[in-house]
Amino acid sequence: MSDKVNSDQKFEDFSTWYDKILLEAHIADDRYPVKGFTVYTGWGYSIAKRIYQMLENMLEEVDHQPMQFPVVIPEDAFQKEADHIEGFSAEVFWITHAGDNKLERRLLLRPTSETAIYPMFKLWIRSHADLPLRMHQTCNVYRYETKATRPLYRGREFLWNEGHTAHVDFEDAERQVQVAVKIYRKVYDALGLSYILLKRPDFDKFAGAVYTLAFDTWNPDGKTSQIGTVHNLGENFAKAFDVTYEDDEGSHRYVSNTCYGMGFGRTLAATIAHHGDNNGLVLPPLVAPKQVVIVPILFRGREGDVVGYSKEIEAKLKEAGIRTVLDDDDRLRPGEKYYKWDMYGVPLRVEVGPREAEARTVTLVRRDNRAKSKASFDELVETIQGLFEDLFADLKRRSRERLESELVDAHSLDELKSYMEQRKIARVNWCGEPRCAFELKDQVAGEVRGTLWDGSDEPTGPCMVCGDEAKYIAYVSQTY
RNA sequence: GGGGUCGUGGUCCAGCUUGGUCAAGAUUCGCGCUUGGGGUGUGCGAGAUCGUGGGUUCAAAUCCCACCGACCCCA
Repeated sequence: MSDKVNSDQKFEDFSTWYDKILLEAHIADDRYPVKGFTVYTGWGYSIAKRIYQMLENMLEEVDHQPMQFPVVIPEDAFQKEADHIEGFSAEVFWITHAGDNKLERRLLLRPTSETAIYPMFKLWIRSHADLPLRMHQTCNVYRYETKATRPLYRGREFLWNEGHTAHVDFEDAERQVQVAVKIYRKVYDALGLSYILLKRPDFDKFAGAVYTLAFDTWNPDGKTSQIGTVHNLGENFAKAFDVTYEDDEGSHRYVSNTCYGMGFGRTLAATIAHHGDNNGLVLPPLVAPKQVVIVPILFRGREGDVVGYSKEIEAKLKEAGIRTVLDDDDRLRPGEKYYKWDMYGVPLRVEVGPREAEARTVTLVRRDNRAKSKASFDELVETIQGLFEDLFADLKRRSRERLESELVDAHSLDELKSYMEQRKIARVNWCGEPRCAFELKDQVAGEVRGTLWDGSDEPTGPCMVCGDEAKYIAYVSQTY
């Protein structure tokens, strides 16, 4: 079976390709008249919704309560944790007026919800029996980005899910970090997305965290994109918000917190960017709003047979729980429908013409490589499910191969500079000192994104910048 | 943060240098006929005060300024 996937346009001119897909596949419309604010349109939001529902279900399976916190945070709550203020204050949207009146207490639109949530955690948590406390919410957050905004990649409003937990001690919070990482992996894996899981350098961690883990993924234009983060906050916020509990010996202790966020815009963008090709989207069956499109091939005089048989197929597939659309619009020719549903990324096409109607078979065409096969009516469901699996495995494999081809080892600053110009993701020996990371950023068009979280990397020489002993392999790339 | 390119029907785009029936074409949309296994052909019709606001001029899509927005490169 051919593995020819025609996706050169996406690699040669990503911007043009991407803008076109967003509009034509009804993913998002960026023409909303405020910079950095994007409308999710029908097909795109349907996909995003499937992604966040998958995450929500997984979180709730491991005892996260769904909640919805208010979008506004009072200034005094926001200002309790010093590092947090420093990290976010430059990009906060303020509400200063209501009607004609100036507010005595300014409110801000959440850039993230820690400072909205902890005052409530303080009320809810009394004893160790109240712990661990785990909640999550899917919501929009607001950050006045100063860098160039880009639909789904960087908006001033963006849709995400954030999880927040409180624990009796740091060790229990550590266990929660593991749980969160595992769930996030499951979501990205289910989308066929390859990624690297990095521990961010201290200078780039979440404002107020003890440490930050980040899922970075590749993009056709060579920039890496952060699609999710997991933070261990230790007692930093508990101290700032005075969130304490009484332990089983009667003494009062601070809780330890974790939080994690997955941006759905970027996750959707990665799904589009990893799998899409010159004809449009290619969706993993799991999140495709429609998994199969049936295209009847109508010839004058034979419509009856073909339409009737198509409806039988539609009923059978729907019965089997396969999301199916029968495109029996007689104003469009089959070829036009192929292009249309290709753009939408529907994983499988079922072609039904007079030949198939007569023989009670179908012709199946995979979206990703256009491979054709036949199946009889009776074995239809099993065949389709098998093709879903094959297609998904191939999407996943191609995404991984691309990531691997992006990864290179750089042994000198000159070599690194050259790799950054080629938009690669480079591994370099690093002593761990921030000043070397900053120096590196000054020298080349890329920055240190972190070190592999699972610690499987071993330095292979001295620090690329200062020449001292290296403690880590750092990953360096251009970023979104 | 610095530099650059750009903004014309829903979409893509010509026109701008050399202001003056030029708002052209394609696509899309509506109606009809035709066609029908990868964008069929055709007829008629619809759709743009040329991003917004000022300025120059007898006259501005075209020249000038500001703002809004998009994209690219660099830090």
